Amino acid sequence: MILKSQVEWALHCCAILAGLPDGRYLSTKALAEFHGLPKEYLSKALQSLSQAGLVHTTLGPSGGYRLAKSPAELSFLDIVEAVEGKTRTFVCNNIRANNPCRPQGYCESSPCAVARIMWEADEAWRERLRSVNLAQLTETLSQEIPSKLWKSSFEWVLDRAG
Amino acid sequence: MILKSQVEWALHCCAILAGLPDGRYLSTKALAEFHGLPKEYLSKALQSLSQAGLVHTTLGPSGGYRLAKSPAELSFLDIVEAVEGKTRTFVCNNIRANNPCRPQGYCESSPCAVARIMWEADEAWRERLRSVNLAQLTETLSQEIPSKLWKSSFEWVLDRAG
DNA sequence: GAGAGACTACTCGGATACAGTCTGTCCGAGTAAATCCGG
DNA sequence: CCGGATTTACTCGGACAGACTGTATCCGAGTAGTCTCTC
Repeated sequence: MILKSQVEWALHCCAILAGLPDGRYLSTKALAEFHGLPKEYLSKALQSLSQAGLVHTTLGPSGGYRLAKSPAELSFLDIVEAVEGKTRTFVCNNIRANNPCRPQGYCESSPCAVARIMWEADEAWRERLRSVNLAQLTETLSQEIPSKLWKSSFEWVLDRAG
Repeated sequence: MILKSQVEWALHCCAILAGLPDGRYLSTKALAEFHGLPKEYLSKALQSLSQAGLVHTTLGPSGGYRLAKSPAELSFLDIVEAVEGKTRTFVCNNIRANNPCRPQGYCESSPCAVARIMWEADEAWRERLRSVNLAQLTETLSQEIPSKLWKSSFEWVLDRAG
């Protein structure tokens, strides 16, 4: 059970978009070039973000993507779920129902205890992802990345933002 | 990102094995029949448990599986990791290294901030799974399952335990 | 009746097959800005 | 110089292919009980 690489891509792209000035858009091409990723396939991840309403898009030249909300309003969970889907990581097939000792027509009252525990763990994972937003990520990155690299990257992006 | 169904199977099988008297073994055939699962494929999940050292096995007739430790010493995480592997759910491909502004030979000091956050969430998930053991599951099940069904299932299993 | 050998039922591991998902590429349709052209 | 038509650059979506993983089945090797046969 490993998350798609698209999740990683989407997170990094959102981190870049979070630093974009208001009203500017950044194209798939620029994002792909910046991260060294295949443009065509990266666009799939960005489409997922678009369909989830996390980013806004414009067509035509100087078109591209920008965040649909402020960075503080976008959590890691939003992005992960946009790409990976909202379905729980554990699906219960209710195999207890196959118990040969089970009386005919017996109907379970509550969900399987095994599934409940797995779902609680799933929720703990999601809760952790919900607790981190893009503004916090940007804050952390700005502290970690050498200011020289930080600035030149910003300018690189700005040069290509329509 | 969805866990394999083998995880579900392994958990339910361990729950059954947890109720087995000391020194008795239960075969793959019995476990598969009890849960309505394909015997051959279920054996793959049980093999994973065996390789991880969670269960003990005997060959020959009246052979099969039993837990290698007491139910209280076996956590959900042990079982999930035995089947699903111990690798983290998020893998960092360090795409930040492709940044075109990055100076030649620049070497990152710490792991990517994005990856750190994803790994923390992964750890929260694992921690939750680590906090539940088989004894607790058995306790919950014994309360939820009608005592009639509970007893007849126990006898069904005992009939087939070598 | 006792011991050795054959038999049986089971686990284990490898080989194989199929389906579904992930990764990646390609192309056409639609859109908006930029450019070009005629007046 | 101005307005409309064309071109261009981009997003979007679908179609498609290859690799990998998950699901499932089958079979041979090895093991431990059980049975049988011989002395």
